[in-house]
Amino acid sequence: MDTRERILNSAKLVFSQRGREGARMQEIADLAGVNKAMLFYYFTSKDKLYEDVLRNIMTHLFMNINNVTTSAVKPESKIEKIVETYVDLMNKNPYIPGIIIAEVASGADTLKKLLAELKDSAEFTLPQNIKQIFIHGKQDHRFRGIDVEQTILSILGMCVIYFIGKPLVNDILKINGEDESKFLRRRVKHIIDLLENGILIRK
Amino acid sequence: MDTRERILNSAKLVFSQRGREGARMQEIADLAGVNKAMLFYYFTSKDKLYEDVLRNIMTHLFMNINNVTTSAVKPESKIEKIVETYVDLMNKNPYIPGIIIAEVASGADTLKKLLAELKDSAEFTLPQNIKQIFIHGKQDHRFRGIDVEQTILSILGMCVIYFIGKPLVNDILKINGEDESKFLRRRVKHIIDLLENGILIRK
DNA sequence: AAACAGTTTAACCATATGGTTAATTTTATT
DNA sequence: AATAAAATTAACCATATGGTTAAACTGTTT
Repeated sequence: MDTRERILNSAKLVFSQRGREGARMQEIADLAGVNKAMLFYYFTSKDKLYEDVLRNIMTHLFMNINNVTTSAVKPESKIEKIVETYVDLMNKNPYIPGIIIAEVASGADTLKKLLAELKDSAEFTLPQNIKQIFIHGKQDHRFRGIDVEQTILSILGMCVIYFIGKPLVNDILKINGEDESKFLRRRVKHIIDLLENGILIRK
Repeated sequence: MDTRERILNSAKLVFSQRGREGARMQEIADLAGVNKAMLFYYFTSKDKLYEDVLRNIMTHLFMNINNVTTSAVKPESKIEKIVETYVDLMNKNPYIPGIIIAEVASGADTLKKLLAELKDSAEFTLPQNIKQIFIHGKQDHRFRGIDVEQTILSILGMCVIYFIGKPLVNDILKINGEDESKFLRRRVKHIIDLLENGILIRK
């Protein structure tokens, strides 16, 4: 792996654990096994590095979920697939929630800037695509007359909460490494169950 | 209001917006309208101040929600009341989610320490109390055979997600000050609806 | 092999920040 | 009023940290 990429990966981790300000350039450099000056050589400043990390994450995130929404199956399955993909993505990239959450907590200025950039690009149809799933589901009389935006927010909340609270949840529920994948499978199943029995019309 | 209290309140705000490390003692002092040395006079160090802020928040939080769980009504109403109380609490104390989330994202060490303290105290029956609501609901054949822990996690996620994502959600959904309370009422209604039509046995 | 651009390093630098202190003002006590 | 204790202030201090720089190293082109 080349230097630039190693820095970016280390930065993801350190930013997610220490926060934007708590992160130390030296720690990122050490983790990447690189001289500190290299961070500035490739990324100019801490702020720019942070911005690049965020851009990298968001692009990754959008790409993954958009794949799902464009596959042609019935709305329930799409929603199920979104939940699965989302949880799986967080699980495989544990730094994602930390960074995004810290960013949003501090006003999300950088993220807003980024989204404004992406808005014009072709990829950025994600929110609309997800909305469409629900609208179609309602038209086809598969979903109840639920509030689409609220429901999306709820799904997001249910998917994300474990990863946000991970250290604490694991501490309280006593989940150790080996059990985690099992726990996550149970979590996905539960979210889908709770969700569907809430939004599906029963005949 | 006395100096100590003013510092604590300012600290809540600044910690929530800037994060534990991003927060500057000078900014807290300025916001409180107090000489910086007073922070050290009353709280010894930044770490101790942070710990006190966290303790203050957690106690506040537990007290409020425990009140609900001990009132004697049917389980559905209790859950409804918890959602309402929770959302209301976050709304009235907007610094709460920010601090807790940043704390948990960074490993939650301080919070774990605090919870261990509280564990021995009389107040700390909250998780058990909430669990009991669901267990009773299931025994009374009002609730389906849902996974209690997963459901609690889901409720938490749905309640908290708006406040976590607030700057972004407001930006995307274009909610301005006046509409917020209306939005939150809709949010509470939606959470309860989604939840109950998921967990209630239909006859 | 000389020249050149790209990459990496160690040693620095300026500054912001958590924290201290000694002196001063305010409040409570007798 | 005198005295002691608590509260407050301005001026400092030590250090950590983001950022710079000049020199050295590496690989490629001619």
